[in-house]
Amino acid sequence: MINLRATLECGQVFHWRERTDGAWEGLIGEHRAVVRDSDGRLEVLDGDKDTAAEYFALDHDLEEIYAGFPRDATMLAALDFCRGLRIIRQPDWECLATFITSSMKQVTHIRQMSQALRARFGRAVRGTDQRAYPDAAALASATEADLRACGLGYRAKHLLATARRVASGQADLAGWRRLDDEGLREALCTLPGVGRKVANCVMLFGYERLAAFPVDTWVARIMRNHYWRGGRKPTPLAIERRLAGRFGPQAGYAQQYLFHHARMTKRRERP
DNA sequence: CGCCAGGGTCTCG
DNA sequence: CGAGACCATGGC
Repeated sequence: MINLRATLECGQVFHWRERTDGAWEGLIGEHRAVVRDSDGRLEVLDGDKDTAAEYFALDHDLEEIYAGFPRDATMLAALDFCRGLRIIRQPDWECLATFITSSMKQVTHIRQMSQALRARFGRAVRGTDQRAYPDAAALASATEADLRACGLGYRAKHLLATARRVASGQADLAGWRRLDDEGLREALCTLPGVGRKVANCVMLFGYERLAAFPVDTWVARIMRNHYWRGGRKPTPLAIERRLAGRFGPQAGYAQQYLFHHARMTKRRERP
């Protein structure tokens, strides 16, 4: 089972587009893919089926994951809204670079910056006008002005510095897969432009660390409105520890459902 | 026009 | 450790 729209529009990935016939066209790494949601089944219209099944994490047992969710009203409403949303397996560098550019940006802006970087620095892919996300070497050889021209603003410096570390091998993203969650977070946080929130996003979306719990402004608001009794406004770290502890080993899934539901139903409730 | 957006970094108590 | 200033950009 999969809810393809929710999966592709929930703010974990930014380069898929819906065609007029309802299918979704995008790239998995450097490979073109066209997929469709036919009654909750993933239908692969173009591209390798196994690659798509891996990317969309069809092996995640959603019912087991849902069974681990707390059964409060907020979580149940999010589950009802997002059922079938899957945390996908993104290429690590693509995920890291994208979320370095995400700070203080809306989802639509992240999509714009990502598209600009692909158009300017990405490799062409056969059979589509979409371009692959530029690898670390391609961005490492750019100038800060080049990146600013893609709308990155002050994030250009961070992305450039991190691209150089990855391209030089000083940061070994593939090797870091052997680290445990704490070690991986610590390693990611050594990179320019990566703090705890971005690190958690990269862990969740790029390293399949389903316990990672990113706390952004939306999640903080949900926390204040629904999960925090008394006291003063908690720090992001306090929120993460409280909710990640409550939601258990697959807290990242719960977080993404809460995030997407809140964002899609905004303006109904505010502090 | 003012506010806010999937924040990070640096400085100062 | 915790709070505040600063950083760019675009949509509403």
